[in-house]
Amino acid sequence: MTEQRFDPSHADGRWQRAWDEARCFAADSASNKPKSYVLEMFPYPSGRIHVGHVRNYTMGDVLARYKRMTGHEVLHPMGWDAFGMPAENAAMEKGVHPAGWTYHNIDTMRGQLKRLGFALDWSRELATCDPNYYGHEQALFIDLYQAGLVYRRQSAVNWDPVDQTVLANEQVIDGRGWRSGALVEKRQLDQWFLKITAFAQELLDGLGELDGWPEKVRLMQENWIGKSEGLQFRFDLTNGGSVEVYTTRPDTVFGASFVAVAPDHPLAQDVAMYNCDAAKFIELCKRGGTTAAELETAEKLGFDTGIGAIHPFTGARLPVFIANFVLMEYGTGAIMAVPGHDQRDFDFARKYGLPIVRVVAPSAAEADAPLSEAEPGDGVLVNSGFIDGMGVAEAKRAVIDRAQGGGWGEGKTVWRLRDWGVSRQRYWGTPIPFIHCAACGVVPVPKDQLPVTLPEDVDFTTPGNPLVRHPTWKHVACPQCGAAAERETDTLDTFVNSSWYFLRFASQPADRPFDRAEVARWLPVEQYIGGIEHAILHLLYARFWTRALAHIGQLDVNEPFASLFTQGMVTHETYRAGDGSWLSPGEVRRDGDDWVAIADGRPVTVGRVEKMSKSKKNVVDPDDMVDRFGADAVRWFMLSDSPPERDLPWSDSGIEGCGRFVQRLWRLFGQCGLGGAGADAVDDRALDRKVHQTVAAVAADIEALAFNKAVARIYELTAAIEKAPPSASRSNAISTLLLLIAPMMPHLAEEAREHFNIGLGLGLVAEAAWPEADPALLVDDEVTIAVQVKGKLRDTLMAPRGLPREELEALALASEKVQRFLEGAEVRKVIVVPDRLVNIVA
RNA sequence: GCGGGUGUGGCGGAAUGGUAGACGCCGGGGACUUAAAAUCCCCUGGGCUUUGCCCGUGCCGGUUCGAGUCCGGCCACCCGCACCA
Repeated sequence: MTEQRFDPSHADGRWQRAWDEARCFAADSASNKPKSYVLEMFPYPSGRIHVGHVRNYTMGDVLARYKRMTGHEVLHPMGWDAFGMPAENAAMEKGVHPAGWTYHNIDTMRGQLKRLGFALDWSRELATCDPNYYGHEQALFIDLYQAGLVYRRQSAVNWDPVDQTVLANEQVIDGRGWRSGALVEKRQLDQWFLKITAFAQELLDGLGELDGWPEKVRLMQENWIGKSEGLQFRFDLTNGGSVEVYTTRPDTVFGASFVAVAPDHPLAQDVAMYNCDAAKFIELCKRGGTTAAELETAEKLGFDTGIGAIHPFTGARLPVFIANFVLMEYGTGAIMAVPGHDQRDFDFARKYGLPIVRVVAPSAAEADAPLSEAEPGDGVLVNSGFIDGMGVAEAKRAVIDRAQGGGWGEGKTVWRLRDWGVSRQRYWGTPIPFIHCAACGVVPVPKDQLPVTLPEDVDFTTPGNPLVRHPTWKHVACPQCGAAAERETDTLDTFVNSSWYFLRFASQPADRPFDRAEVARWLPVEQYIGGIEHAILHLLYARFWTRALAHIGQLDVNEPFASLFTQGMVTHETYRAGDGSWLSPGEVRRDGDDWVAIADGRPVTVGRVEKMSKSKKNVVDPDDMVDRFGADAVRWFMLSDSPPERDLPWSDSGIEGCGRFVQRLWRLFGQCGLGGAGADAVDDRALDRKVHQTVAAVAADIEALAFNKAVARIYELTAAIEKAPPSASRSNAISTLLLLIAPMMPHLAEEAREHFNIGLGLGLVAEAAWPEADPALLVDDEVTIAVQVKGKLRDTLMAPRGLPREELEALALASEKVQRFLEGAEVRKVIVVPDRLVNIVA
């Protein structure tokens, strides 16, 4: 007897096991089918899966399953970005080992993902904290070192003197360590760097070919790389020295009215040696805040050094200032200031009474038009000697040519992008595979001695890097001379781990990081899906590693991700009790129009819909939702309503509606056999059309990742089938519908196929093909024509498709409503859009 | 400040320059039931003098037979970068 309800608690696990046993989702690199690599950003194993993960992986899963149904060999893997600070924090706070904590979390989260029925190739699962992964990473790091793309130099770091550790910029809050609260010091340490700047131009150019990436992300990366072209040149100084400045506007050189150097510029430091007012000013600059708000309101401040700089063309003596708005980190740390055409210079000149000269004007006739603010735009050069009358671009070239000819300057490209510092003074990361020998210097660990594994017996009870104070780990013999030497105790930035994991997913030989030919069969990733928060760092680093590995001959692709999709967040209402404390969705209930706390019945304030966060307690646990509604309802909710790039507000009523729809489909699938034979077995052409139109539209929507639209079309088709009388067409429609929902609600599809014996062949729905849409059925015989009078809709009428213009016009003019609105006026013009609309202009 | 994005019912949102509000949620009414749940049916942008008409896609203007959509100018909110010479 037929059950009335679909029972996910029974069905979900059954089908997940069936897919496992059939090895449905194992990717075959040797397959002749067209390949499709669908990848979602792998999670950090923080403890439990978040609803945001579920949304991300559901989108990828629908695409992966759809690709399989359309005849592709699909690689859809999953792994763990498993190194990082939270594991060490847990070790310090709870006394657990980072490895134990991490692997426990991985077990939990893997279980959660499996409950959602994702079509993942678990045979390729990897964790970056596994020596089988990071050992290969060490090999790649050594390869890059030998290619000259890795180097060491001294660099300033944020040092927390209490925790005895280096902090990332994000971990310094108001100058204090985020954990210890201690004042952070700047320390110079020997650090490892990857030479990403060597690829700056390539990484910039490559963006132009990434049509599958959001424009927003490409722009963010472009700005991050920050290319600017200009002139670096030398001012001779009245004290006998000189100062190098950099400008992107060499055309405005005749408008320079002063020179400014950064407070930490050597020239400023020199002046401070003998001038204590200068020293005081430099101190003042250092004290300035660095927050966004402070910078925005910060006043331009300067200190006149009394030194003069000689203008290279006019010979004029320009004052040299120390200025708080000049940065040592960019260009040469010194500028020529042109107040007429740079707003900062303008503000500064106003304050200190310096000349403001116009050297670019809309036309030569406006050479002396007054300036009320800096004019950074294009125009024609004026008041500028030999470049008068030139355009900006032409003048730039002319000035650079003169400077180079005179030997006092050269055209130069400056980048905002810096080399990537990858040293971390921490335990839970990839050990940097180098040995420091007093005699031989820095020596790479021989590859046959890889992996350099982390010691397991480590102590987190005292601050600092446990690798440094481990009794034996760092003591080794030098691979070159055999003398006593020490291992490098820094580990690699975790972004290195995620810079090549997509290669290891594609190919996993035991003896090397990946097989070049096998990787070539899968890459680039056809569709990469993840959060916008990785728009710059992760995605730029992964692009860099790919190019670097291609550069040293290990790879055949330059860009790892052909298409990128950044999905929105999952949000939820927030709830606050009267005392201001946050309440979780499970702690409140609706009481009429109000909300009250379940515990004590007191009123609750409903706050904004915000990103789910533990601190505001507006989180829902995916496991609870799977328990209550089953995996398919949760998956369906993740795809419904909001466009995938926008935020998705989680709501109880929303997920309940999805649960209802699952049951509604179940009941409909139960009707598949009705009317399939006998007297009722007639065709229903209208329904056939609806089915084929939906097949084509849903396919297009999935390929465009417009899941919300695909969902809406499936609702429409469901309603149309429900309303249709029994017929062979209706039974076919139901079995087609089962295939359409299969990528989204795979458990329901399998269970219904088996339970109601819906004829799709004998195999699993997971192995079924996507239905074909018959082009002949994609258009209707009869169309609705909108009839407008002077652009306003007055009537609609049905007409056969393809009716000639004249006939449509006649039909429209015959309409009683049209005649009423024309009120006998003369028809001046009739616009006919065949099969759509007639507009009568009177 | 610079760059980018978004503004459509009570809510999430649909709509190749051609019937604005598909589809879902909420809400209302009804059927079934002893009752409830479940399910099914109907209504659901605003207004009016309600056989029907008028207004309506952030605001102002423009192009067009026709504008949510294109153009110009504003406003609001969101995101990114930020004294980058």
